[in-house]
Amino acid sequence: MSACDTCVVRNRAICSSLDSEELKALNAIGRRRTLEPGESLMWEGEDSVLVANVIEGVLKLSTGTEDGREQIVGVVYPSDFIGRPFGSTTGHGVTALTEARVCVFARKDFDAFAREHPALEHKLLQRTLAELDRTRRWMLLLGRKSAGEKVASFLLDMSERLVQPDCMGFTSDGKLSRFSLPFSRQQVADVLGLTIETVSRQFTRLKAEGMIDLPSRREVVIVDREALAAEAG
Amino acid sequence: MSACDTCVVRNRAICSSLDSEELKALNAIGRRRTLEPGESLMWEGEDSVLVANVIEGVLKLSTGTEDGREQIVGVVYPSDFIGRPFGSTTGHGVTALTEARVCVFARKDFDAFAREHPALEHKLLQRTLAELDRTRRWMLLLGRKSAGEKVASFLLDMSERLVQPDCMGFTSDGKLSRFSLPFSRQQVADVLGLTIETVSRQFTRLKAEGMIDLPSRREVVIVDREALAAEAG
DNA sequence: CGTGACTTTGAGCCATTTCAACACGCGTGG
DNA sequence: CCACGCGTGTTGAAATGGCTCAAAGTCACG
Repeated sequence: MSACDTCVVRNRAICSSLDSEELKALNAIGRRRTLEPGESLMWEGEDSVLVANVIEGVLKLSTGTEDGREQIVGVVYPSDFIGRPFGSTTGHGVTALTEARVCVFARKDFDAFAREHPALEHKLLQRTLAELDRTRRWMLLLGRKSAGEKVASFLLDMSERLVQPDCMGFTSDGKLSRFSLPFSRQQVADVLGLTIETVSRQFTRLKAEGMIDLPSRREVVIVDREALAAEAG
Repeated sequence: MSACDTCVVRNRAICSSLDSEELKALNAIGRRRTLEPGESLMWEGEDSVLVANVIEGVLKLSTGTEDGREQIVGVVYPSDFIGRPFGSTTGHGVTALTEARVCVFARKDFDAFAREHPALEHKLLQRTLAELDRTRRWMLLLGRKSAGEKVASFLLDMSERLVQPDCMGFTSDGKLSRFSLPFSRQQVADVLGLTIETVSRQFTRLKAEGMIDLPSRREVVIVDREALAAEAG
């Protein structure tokens, strides 16, 4: 019995395209790994040596300028795929935000396996297309939205993406009304292209205006989703 | 003899994965179309009914907010692929910036054809991964760069991407030192997340500082590439 | 409890936007 | 052939949103 058989993301990750025989072969070239919060799996500009599936946890994808400014260019959740198959270099760093478990493959092994399994490549293509759509939508936020709109949009996005497949406490349409942010204020700023101070001020303003509540530093309660959506522009 | 046999992007577009028999089949489900500058091929939010290959010309991909702010989320050139295969809706509008020729397919037909031709899907995956990398790099610009850095980065990007496979007048490393922008000032602003006035001021500043020259509204000459690269941050 | 990292709050400043006027180029028609 | 008008781009002055710098507050952890 391979590790895949008990994998919690087995039916959602790209692996779901494989039958048990193929899964066994994939399992043979991969290995599990856990990451502590803040630990990186790959670095920007590095040779693309690894790819992986996220089993558990939240990770950020980030790039930066030489003088230290950082931009988070993506956030990945369980069942998401990370790394750059069929390419020579990694365009962004990958760092765990929470404790995380991933299923890692040497890129070369994965590439070879994928080329022999069109159904796997098809899943990967679907995922990549969806991620590209999502990324492009985020560009509208970065380029054209005000700080208030950015923060409101961010909170709504989080309330949709932090839903665990098996978790309680979300509204009928699958959106959380209360959640714990996997980001520090600085990281929120790095997602939104703002400074930490501006993010903090917007949080307190949204709270003061009754749209959200902030029981603790990382906890967020969406009190008035409609108003927050209006604020998001 | 099918239209594909004389296609100028035949060897660079995703079609290059097909043999002549397959190409004939693909040709049977596609048709050519020309677009005037400003003409749209698809609209944001619309059902995904078409996909296409760009044969000639430059097109923009753009999204906007309800209140009319616009963000250009991508620019496509000859041999690039457009549209959203395997998905129900189009996330962004596609509009010709120059006169353009495209090779259009009904999405359903294309999807079916692609699923039967793994080599084609593989090419599409490679392209999509590369586009995602590029898009993520652009997020750093949108989120973290100043107006001066944005404009300088933009000009350098243009000097690399406007190179025609068969054109003269580029430096040894395949970068143009003189080119004609396919964008109006407003469109440059929409790519960079700035206002038209800020773009104009940065253009004149870069010219005043001797990094570029502007022989006419659309023409750009890169005089000091090194200084421009430093300016790009 | 004390220490250090993270967050909030405040005050002033500056880059970019906003609003407004003007310039340029180009096609049209008198 | 020139005057006119219109779309596009430039320039200026003022307003402002978000940033910078600085200080105080909060929380987790020893």
